[in-house]
Amino acid sequence: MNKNTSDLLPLPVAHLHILMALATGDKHGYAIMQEVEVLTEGAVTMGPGTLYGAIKKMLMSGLVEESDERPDPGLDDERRRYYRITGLGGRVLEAEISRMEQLARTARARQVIAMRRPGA
Amino acid sequence: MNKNTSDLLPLPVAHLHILMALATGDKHGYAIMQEVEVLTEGAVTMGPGTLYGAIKKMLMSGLVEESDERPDPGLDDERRRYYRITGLGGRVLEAEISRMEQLARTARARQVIAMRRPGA
DNA sequence: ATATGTATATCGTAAGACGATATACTGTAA
DNA sequence: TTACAGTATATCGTCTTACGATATACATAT
Repeated sequence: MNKNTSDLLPLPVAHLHILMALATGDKHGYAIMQEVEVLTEGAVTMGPGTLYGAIKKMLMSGLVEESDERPDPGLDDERRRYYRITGLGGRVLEAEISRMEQLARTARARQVIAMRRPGA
Repeated sequence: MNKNTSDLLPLPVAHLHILMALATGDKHGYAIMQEVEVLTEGAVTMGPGTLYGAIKKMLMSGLVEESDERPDPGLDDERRRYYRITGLGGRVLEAEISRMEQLARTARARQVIAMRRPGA
């Protein structure tokens, strides 16, 4: 009853952004929101409505799990809930990136042909 | 009141697939469905429910337009309705591809770092 | 004749996106 | 010390998107 990676593809954009934010290390919700803004260079601003709904589903589908470890116990906020990317999450992220790259390659090839179309 | 390209991003996957199918030339709905299956190598099967709903919205947002030209008047089916990618549609397609490529690059960089994480 | 394929279209449901809103703690500076 | 900005999690309602099911009807081949 192991989950199939391709069952979860294509990944909702919010899920992809969250997995990317967690790929460099465990983070709590608020930090994920900020990280998404940074890694999309301000193009995507993820609000709490999107984030916490997405996390709830990602916990259920096993893409992320809650972590008990507190990265820095000295300066910490007890309200924080930390999340970690799972093995499945990593494989799904990898598969989703591949899917996008493949799509981009195909689209690029078609764009070139379209540009050469007479009268366009 | 000209439409801004980035207003329509990120593009719904169905819209992207349709724009890609039309990039190589005008097509009618049924042909688009078949083309999507081909260009995703069978990974995506777009049913009529997805297609015609998407086309309706894409006509409204100006990504595609209906074409009166019948590519091959000899062997033709009168029921067919042909669609053509617009200038805006082309620019949005280009922008969406760039967005995916950028995202894939960022994600690849993060994946490498994640793989190097000790104990992972 | 009848079955398969072509072709367009709508309906209803489920899932996803997201702003608005709520609550409450932390840190800082007037 | 109080008031404000920032941090942090969470839910609600609504809109959009995704998509299977279903319907209709013409074309083609057996």
